[in-house]
This record gives sequence, C-alpha cells and structure tokens, in this order.
Amino acid sequence: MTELKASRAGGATRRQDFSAATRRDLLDVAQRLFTEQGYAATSLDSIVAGASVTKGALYHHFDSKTGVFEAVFTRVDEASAREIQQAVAAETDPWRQASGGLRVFLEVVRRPAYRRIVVQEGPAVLGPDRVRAEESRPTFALVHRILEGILGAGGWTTDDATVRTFSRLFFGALNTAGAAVALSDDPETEVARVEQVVGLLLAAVRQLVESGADLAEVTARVLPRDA
Amino acid sequence: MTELKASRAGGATRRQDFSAATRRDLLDVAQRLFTEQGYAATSLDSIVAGASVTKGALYHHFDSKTGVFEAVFTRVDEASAREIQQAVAAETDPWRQASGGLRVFLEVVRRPAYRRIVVQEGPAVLGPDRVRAEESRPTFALVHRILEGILGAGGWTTDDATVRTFSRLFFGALNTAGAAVALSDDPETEVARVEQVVGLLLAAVRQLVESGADLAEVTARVLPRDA
DNA sequence: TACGCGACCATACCGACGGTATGCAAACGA
DNA sequence: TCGTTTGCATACCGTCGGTATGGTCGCGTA
Repeated sequence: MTELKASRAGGATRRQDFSAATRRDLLDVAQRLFTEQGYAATSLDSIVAGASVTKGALYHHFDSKTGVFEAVFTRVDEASAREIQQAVAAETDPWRQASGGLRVFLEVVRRPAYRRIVVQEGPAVLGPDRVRAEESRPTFALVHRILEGILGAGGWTTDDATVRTFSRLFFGALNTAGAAVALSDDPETEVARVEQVVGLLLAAVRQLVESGADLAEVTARVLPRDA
Repeated sequence: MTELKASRAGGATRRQDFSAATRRDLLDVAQRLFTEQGYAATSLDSIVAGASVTKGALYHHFDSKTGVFEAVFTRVDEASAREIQQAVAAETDPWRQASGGLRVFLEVVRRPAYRRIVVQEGPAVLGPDRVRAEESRPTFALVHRILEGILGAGGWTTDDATVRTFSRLFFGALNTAGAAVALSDDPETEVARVEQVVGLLLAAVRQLVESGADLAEVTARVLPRDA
C-alpha cells in the first residue's frame, strides 16, 4: 500500500515504525473491503493480499476477524465524531449546536464507510455487549451532551436516566435517518426532509420545555395509563 | 420435532402435508438457533440435525442460508405485527392507538426472537436492499398508519414523503428503544422511562400540531439555515 | 390396478474460509 | 558481538455453505 512503508513517522524505534505501518495498511484495506463487500463477504485472505502481507501478520496484530472489524469500527466512529465535534464546538447555544451537529452528521452518515460499518453491520457483528457500551461511543456521547444542554435549558432538570433514554431514542432515530438518506435516490431532498422532521421534533420539545410543563403529567395526558 | 409430523393438517394431499411439516420444523429449529446463537454461529448442519433431516431437505425448501433467515425473519415480524395490530384495532383515537401499540411493542421487543432476528441481525444479514423495502414490513406499516392519523389530525396535512420520513425516524427510535429495554438490567423501569420519553415527544408534537403552526417556519426557527 | 412421473429428500463430495502451530530472520538491548 | 525478542511467513487443519447425483414413495392417470 504505502510504497516504502513509513519512514520514521513518530515511533521510537525503526521496528515499531514498520510494525505500525503494516497495521495501518491492514486497517486501510480492511476498511475498504468491509465497506465495499460487507463483513461476511470479506475474507482475511483478501485483506492480507491487499496489504501485501500474510495471515501471520494479521494474527500478530489482531486476535480474530472480529478484532479487525472492531478496530476499523472504532477508527471510523472516532473520525466521524471528531468531525462533528468541530461543528458543535463552533457554537455555544445548545440549539445551534444541535443544528450544526445534525447537519454535519447527515453529511457524515452518507459516506459509505460510516453507513455500512458503523450503522449497518456494526451492531450485528460486535453484538449486544458492545452496543450495551454504546455510551462509550464518541458519536453517541456527542448527542448525549447536546441533549443534556437542551433538556437542561430553562431549568428543566430531569434525572440522568431519562436523559440517557432520550438520547438513545434520538440517536437511534438519527442513525435510521442516516440510512434512509444514504439509500435515497435523491439524498439532497431527503436530507431536507430529515432536517424538517428533526426540526419539528426539537421545536416541539423546545416549546414544551420552555412552557415549564411537568413531564410526568404531560406524558400521562397523551399516553393514558388505562386499567 | 413434531413426533409424527402433521396428520392431515389442511393440505390437499398427504405429500403436501409432510412437506409443509418438515418445512415448518426447519423454520422452528432455525428460529431457535438463530435466536440463541445468532446467524453466523448457526450452521446449516445443526439446523437439519435439529429437525432430523438432511441438507437435501433444507435446500429443497430454501435456496440458501440467507433464504432460511429471511423466512424466519418474515415469520417473526408478521407474528409481532399481528399482536400489535390487535391492540391498535381496539382503539379508534389515533393517540390512544399509539399508546396501546407502543405498550405492546415494548412487550414484543423484549422477546429474544424479535430482538435478535428482526432488530439486531436482520438489517445486516438481509442487506440494505431489503431495508429499502422497509415500507413493506408489517410492523413499520403499523407505525406509519398510526402516525398518519396523528399528523393528519387537526387538519395538519403534510405531504406523504415527510410523513414517511417521520415514520422512519420514529420507527428507528422505537427499535433502539426496544433494544435498550431488552438489554437493561431492570426492564420494567426502563419501559417506564421509554414510555415517558415517547410520551414527551408525542405530547410535544401534539401541542405543536394543535396550535396550527406552520412546519417549515417552526423548523427554520429552531434550526436556522445559517450561511 | 398398474404405471410412469415428479415431488421430496438422502448421500457424497468440493472449494473456501477462519484459525493455529511452527519456524525464521532481522532488529533491538546489553 | 551475542542472545533475545519482536514481527511476520509458511504450512496445515476442521468446519462450513453449497452442489451434484441418486433414490424412493406418493399421486394422477389410463
């Protein structure tokens, strides 16, 4: 991949540089193949062939095929989170943060790597134990923080558990929205529609929050606890 | 599985009865194993062994391993949709329909078969082409119809595409909510939290809808289209 | 009732894949 | 310079999804 591997990138010794280079090459090829063909259809042989190494090298750096996927998954997710974070950090008002973050997220989610690896195949490959640790995912943490700011605004202090549940719901909605956008024939107008709907939801929540209504009471009115 | 197969269940000829019985046995075993071990970890050999047949029988009824999964997927999804449909049909008011449907859905989604096969592994195994046809899924159709009623109430007629996008977002939120509930240490209180949050969202939307506000305008206010 | 036919399924086999055991060379610390 | 360890290559195995082929028994028909 890299013609002459890395020429003293930053590691202490030469050995470490070469090692890190082959590891990076493996991850690059794996990410490409996973994105193009999916996890199941991508063989380890094709990965090592693409990186011009053998399976010995792969199993030296990773413990299994799932391990390779997990490393790719983490890398893609972190890169996306960094990108969104930039847009969020540019604003201070929670609502404007949400606005900017949403726009960048809808941009990121259209990229094949994020969509296929993180959204589509990630949960199935890594399993529920990993999804359980969704709180540790950087993109989710971003959404959670923004929603904390929104729900906390106006002195609307709800307990942490509810905010976390709210974040999970919202995060799930965003992911499926992203999938819908990515698969759409006309992504541009689909993005516009998603922004409208999310805007509607946020506006509705905002109005309710700023009205100072009580959560439990409002909920009970809409979803009556019949006998 | 069934001791003496089916004894003239409903088919015209005896041959068809036996055939349908083995097919059903295969699906039963496959559903159990897919639920317990997941798609990848379930071998066709274990399926045919559980049904006391051979691979010849399996490949006579299905064209591939994915075909078996798809059949199981459809069966589980349809059964769940029927169950939810009953709760929905018991009400006429769209909001009460949503309330009842949500409660049953949160019950269904806690069952391992639905969670693992439909929510967790379905999208990854069947691929985006199938997810693209999400509109054809019975559970989604249910959500879509209810939300049509809600958004259409009060004369709030939005175009079909927006309603569909809204439904997709909401459906995605419900699925992740279901996963969160199923994986929770304390499912009961988690269900309560999800109902609160969904209630909050519905209440907020309801208030906004009934206020007769304009969608585009409201959205623009919350998510400003900066330069 | 004899019979030919086709649905239904069993058996045997193949190539590919994930994973492991072992060997080896070169770079590192001393 | 020398032993050690790190980084990787090679050879191999068990398992799995899928296929090709053959057999058998129920069923419509004459």
